[in-house]
Amino acid sequence: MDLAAATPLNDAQRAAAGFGDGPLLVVAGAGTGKTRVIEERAAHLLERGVAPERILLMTFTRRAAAEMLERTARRHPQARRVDGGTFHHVAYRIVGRHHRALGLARPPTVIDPDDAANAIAAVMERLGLGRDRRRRLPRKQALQAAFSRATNLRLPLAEVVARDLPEFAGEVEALQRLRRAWAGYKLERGYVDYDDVLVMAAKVLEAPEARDRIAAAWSYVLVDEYQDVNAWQAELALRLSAPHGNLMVVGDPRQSIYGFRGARHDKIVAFADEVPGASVLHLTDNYRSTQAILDAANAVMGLMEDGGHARPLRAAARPAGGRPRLRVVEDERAAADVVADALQERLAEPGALAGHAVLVRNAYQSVPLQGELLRRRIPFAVYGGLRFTEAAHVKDVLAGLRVLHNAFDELAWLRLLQLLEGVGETTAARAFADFSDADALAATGDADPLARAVRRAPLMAGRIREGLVDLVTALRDAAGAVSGGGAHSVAGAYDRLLTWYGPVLARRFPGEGQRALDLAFFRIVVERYEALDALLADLALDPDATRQATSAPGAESGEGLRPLTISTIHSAKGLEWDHVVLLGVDDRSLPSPWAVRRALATGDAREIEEEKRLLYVAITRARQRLDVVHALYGRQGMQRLSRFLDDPGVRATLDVDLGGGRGGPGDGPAAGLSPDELLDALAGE
DNA sequence: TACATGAGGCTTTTT
DNA sequence: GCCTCATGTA
Repeated sequence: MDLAAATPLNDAQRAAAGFGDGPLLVVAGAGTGKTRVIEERAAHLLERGVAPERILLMTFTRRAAAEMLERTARRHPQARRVDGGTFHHVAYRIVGRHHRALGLARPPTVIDPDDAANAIAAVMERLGLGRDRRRRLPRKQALQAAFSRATNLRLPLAEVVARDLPEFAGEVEALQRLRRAWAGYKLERGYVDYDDVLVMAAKVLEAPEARDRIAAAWSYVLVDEYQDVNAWQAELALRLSAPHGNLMVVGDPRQSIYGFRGARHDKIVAFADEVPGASVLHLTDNYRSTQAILDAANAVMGLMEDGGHARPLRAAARPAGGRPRLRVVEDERAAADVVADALQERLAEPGALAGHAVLVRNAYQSVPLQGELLRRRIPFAVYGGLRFTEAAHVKDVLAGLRVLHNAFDELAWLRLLQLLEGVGETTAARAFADFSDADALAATGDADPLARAVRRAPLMAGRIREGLVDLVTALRDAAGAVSGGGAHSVAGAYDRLLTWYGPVLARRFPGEGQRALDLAFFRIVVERYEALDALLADLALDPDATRQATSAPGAESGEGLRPLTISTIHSAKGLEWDHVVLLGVDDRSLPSPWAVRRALATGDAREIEEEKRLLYVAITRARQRLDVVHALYGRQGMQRLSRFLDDPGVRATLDVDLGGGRGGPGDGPAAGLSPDELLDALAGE
């Protein structure tokens, strides 16, 4: 970012930023400053006197939107008031505000895929689909994923099942029934999952009059990362800009890496055809990386099916630089050591650590490195993979907060009740049915299920009474703290819930101290909120606000060092570092076995293409230096280097180091392997 | 009947 | 780590 800010705009960028009104597509390769073009465009509009609230900026992560606005605000303080956020946030705002048009009594509660899967399991049970031994249905997450895919791709469920769950093709009818019942379950209880948010927003915007009324709030719509929109998101952007046509979308089809969740990278290709009067601009000058890094990226681009037509990236600002280095080491431990050694050497330089990122295909591939960094007290922050708020213990406490927010939140209640000793699914369901029984509530005048639970708990059958009383007492106290209002009310409620949860935690996860520390850490997040609904909405729609930050900054070698970044390649999209290390680029990870299997089985190589793009994204994150560290042995034995890196054209852009240096401290069976053997391994024998 | 517990299987990527 | 399934227990 620093560099981009220092470089004057080139002609193409200036043309894009200052482009007149009307639909505009900017096709911008990696590192060509496309984000900067959007910032510039926003600044331009503000200079023309457009009110900031009338500009709508949509991206995929809130962090990206916030950073863009923050940088723009340095030139134009008003930029902070530009409206924007993720597609899901914008969609949820529309749904929340217009819930009555959808026949909903109140703004819905957002549930995450994990809750959605649990709800599906509950509905399955209710339909009697779970009990039948003869008919086996997919597991709940697989069901949730299939339903979600069908929605995002706008495909009939049968097609998704045929493709993703072929062994259940005979059960399509039951699955359709289940999907319908599940939709009913959500509507009844006022839940929406991530997909529903987009679908409902589209529904609200369907009628032209309503659409124009809602869209009138903005005069300009700016969209980043357009290559990753799915059909619903593209529609959202188009509908919100329909009245004025001032829609600017920016993206790079070669960085489309979210096909698995319905991204349609053909949408960006088709934009000019689908949107009447759209102009198209191309950016190819790269301001981020050295030419040596771009050579590798271009070589990977050459592997793509349409690679021949692509314009190669040119370094417009950096010197040639050194070639990316491919380093082969014995195993994952050795890889972790090599990376940690290199980082340790730079600890003394202020800020150097934060200029590094380690990128992986799968979140678990960074685990050995995390262990080594912890041991050496090198601070790091992890992005991607299991998010903090998805950990079981965090969800437990959050369930408590959710009940305070909405005492009718069945999923939250069930989760809490099942934490009690002697309470399983059945008892929990019965208890909630009792607490939330509408007739009983009306008869006794209890305001909500919590009030009724407080009265009922002491009367329950012996075995679970004690635990139940503890729980509802804690909830009641916490509810009292919240209703008291004030700066610390949410944190106060959280503390009360933690007091209750402590013993539960000890019983549920014996001997795991980290989880208690997590919850203490999480309080820092909670403290920032004065209102419970804001906290819960943020957590539901934007879990990355609380991504796990590990390796306590208090570690004494740390001294407030800004941490190294460890990230999945997906989560690294749009970001850049001086020095990037790619870990785990073996042929069983990139391309992923799923993509390979599908290509072999059906001849459909689209997912393989996406894996190439993923590697392209990873390489182009680096400004000055790129290292690839390949371990010869992984958890599944010997592993070849990724076929993409092994391609002669790509290999030629790399410096190959077969582990002549350190292989890892002391434990060097690497020394037992001859260079020839290593070569054979590299070439896949 | 409902819950607890342990073995075994599987695990991509994310809003 | 997480889910499912089978088996033992109140």
